[in-house]
Amino acid sequence: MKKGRVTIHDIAKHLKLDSSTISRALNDSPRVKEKTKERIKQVAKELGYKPNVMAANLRTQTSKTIGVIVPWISRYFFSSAISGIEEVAYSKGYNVIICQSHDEYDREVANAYTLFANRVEGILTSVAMDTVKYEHFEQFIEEGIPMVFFDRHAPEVKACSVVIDDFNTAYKVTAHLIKQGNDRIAHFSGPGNLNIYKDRFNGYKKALEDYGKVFDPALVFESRLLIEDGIEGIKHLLSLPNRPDALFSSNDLAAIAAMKYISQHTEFSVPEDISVAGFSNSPSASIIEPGLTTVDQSGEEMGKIAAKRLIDEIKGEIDKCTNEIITVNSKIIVRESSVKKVAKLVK
Amino acid sequence: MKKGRVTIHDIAKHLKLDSSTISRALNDSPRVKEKTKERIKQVAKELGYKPNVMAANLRTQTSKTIGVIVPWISRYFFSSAISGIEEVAYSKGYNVIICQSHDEYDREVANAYTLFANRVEGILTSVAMDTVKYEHFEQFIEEGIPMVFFDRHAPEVKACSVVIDDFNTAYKVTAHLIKQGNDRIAHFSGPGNLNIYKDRFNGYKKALEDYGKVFDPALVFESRLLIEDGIEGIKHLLSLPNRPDALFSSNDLAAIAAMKYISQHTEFSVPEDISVAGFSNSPSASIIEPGLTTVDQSGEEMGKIAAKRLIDEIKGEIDKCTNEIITVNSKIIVRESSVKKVAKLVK
DNA sequence: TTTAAAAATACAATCGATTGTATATAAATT
DNA sequence: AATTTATATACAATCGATTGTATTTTTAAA
Repeated sequence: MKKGRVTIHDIAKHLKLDSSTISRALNDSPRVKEKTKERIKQVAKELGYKPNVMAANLRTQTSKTIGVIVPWISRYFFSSAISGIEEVAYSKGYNVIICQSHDEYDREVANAYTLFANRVEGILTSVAMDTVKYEHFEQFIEEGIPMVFFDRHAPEVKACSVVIDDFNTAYKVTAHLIKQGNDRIAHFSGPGNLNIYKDRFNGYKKALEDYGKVFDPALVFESRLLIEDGIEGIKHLLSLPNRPDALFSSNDLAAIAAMKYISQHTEFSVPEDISVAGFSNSPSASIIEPGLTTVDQSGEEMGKIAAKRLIDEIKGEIDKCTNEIITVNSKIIVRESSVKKVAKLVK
Repeated sequence: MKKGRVTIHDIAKHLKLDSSTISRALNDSPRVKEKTKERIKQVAKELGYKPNVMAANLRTQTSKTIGVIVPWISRYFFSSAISGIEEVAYSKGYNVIICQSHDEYDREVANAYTLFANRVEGILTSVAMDTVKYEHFEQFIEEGIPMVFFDRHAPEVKACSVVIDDFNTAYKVTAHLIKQGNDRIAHFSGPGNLNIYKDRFNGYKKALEDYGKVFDPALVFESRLLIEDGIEGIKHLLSLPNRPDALFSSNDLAAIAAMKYISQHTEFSVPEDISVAGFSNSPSASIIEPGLTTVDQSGEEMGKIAAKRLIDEIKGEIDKCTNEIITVNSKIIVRESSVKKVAKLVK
């Protein structure tokens, strides 16, 4: 920072007033005469005064900053969530500090430390795939700093979560695949320590049971759901003696990777030989041919809701919640990747 | 912020030492005995001391924070640039505050104000489409706060820019389209106040001239390059009495929208009837069928380079540059959307 | 005009660290 | 033991704002 930046003291000296009066004037306190206020604001403008929020924050014991930790900023779901968060935060006068964990536990811990040192007033997080311990989050709870999880939540931590109904949504997607006449539905699952993947898996399994299909563990492929995982997963599944006729992937990335692999390296076609459904409605889902059936999970909306909730908690307008789960609507978007020819439909 | 948070004074009281000693011990100053340091660090840990960087920053007149303003966080190019920025910044101990301008001038001004008030030590920006005045940036330059533009730069401002060679890259893309046998190449251009679009347009025009093709202004469609612009643009171009046989779009978004429109609402096919090329290599470019020929412009790399540069300027290791332009390599990625059947190729 | 009440402004402490200077303690030198 | 020198720690100001209390000025009431 450059020295010589103008402060309220400079304005005070200039007008032979006290800095406290300047401060009050600039904050429109009724304790300063209207006329004086005008003079002060005038001089402030002339001198090019810009408030130093750090100083104010130190004094008022606030930071007007919320911290966000996401696995990857450049994943569409997260960047749109951040967009929503930023939107709400700025409209309420909060800054946003963003960190990415790269889905690694160690980085998440370091991020949490940084945010704490910066005295963020609240934290929004979608936890890393690697995370199985949660002490780095506990410190916020202990200090009374509100936390809100979104999407990937950690029920062990006493904070509320904004999620979609993963279980039921997965159930519906699976049911849809079954209704299209599929019998052997495979599933790409994510790391089991993350609830959303567990829930999606359970919804998938329940649907199979309810519709009288056999659940075959061999058809479940667990991975980190990256592109290479999608490729490896579909390769594996297609090499099975009794290959699946449908695939429900826990994210779009892996689903699309699988579809690309199928069309480029096999003779099968989607959806005729293998129906595919993903999760998240990433932009690519509508671009790939055939269009990918998926679940619309608005990152922007979830981000907004989570940020609103967090700020309410910060302001004390809502009690800090303990394990409450806020469910955001999600809906299945059916595209061509899962719609078999009418003839094959189950009546 | 909660009261009762432990400070160096609490540690001092606890050990009957002065807070200055605590401060020095925690910063590993040689002025404190090794043994005392150990005791202090021990007690700090026991009491759960966490430094308050705001207080430290106020005293040291730094903020260890850099500000970023991008049009849209959720655009892949920008989110990956942010990812690169964040990467470099954190490794050098800087926090990143992110704002989005939504491509609106007013928001960009408000963002700049916020960042200034937060005493960021430097600014990274890709300017909004609407921006034609630059005073809100000048304030940083005047105060000696380094700025670095990336991608969308403002040459009027005395700061350096990290860009790709838009002119030459556009030239090469156009040349590629010409070599594929196209005669009438249309162009989707962005707002003329943004240099990158001007440069791309000029590169396109120059290539036409060099290869002896007529430049027809009717084939240039200027817009904000959103999805709806892509649709409107291609509709317009195809309705022309003498329709184009190729399209070079200044971004992928509009190019893909056009391709989708062509395949869904016309009888033309890409690339046979109309070759298409985009710009930026967004993830969707590799997913759409046929694959979109485009320019790989690594957001992550540009972000990293810009952040590195900015931090060097902050540290005074490099002079604040005035209008220097750092060109990052970019390369054309040729996919099927621009490759006509061999028979049509120009020899 | 005097006095009480209200309004406007000044004083001074504070937030939590950092840092130059001063002092106390320990070690080294004669 | 006395004195110098080095080491360790304490004191106090500071960063730029905010805010409770005190004081001054103005206005209204008696």
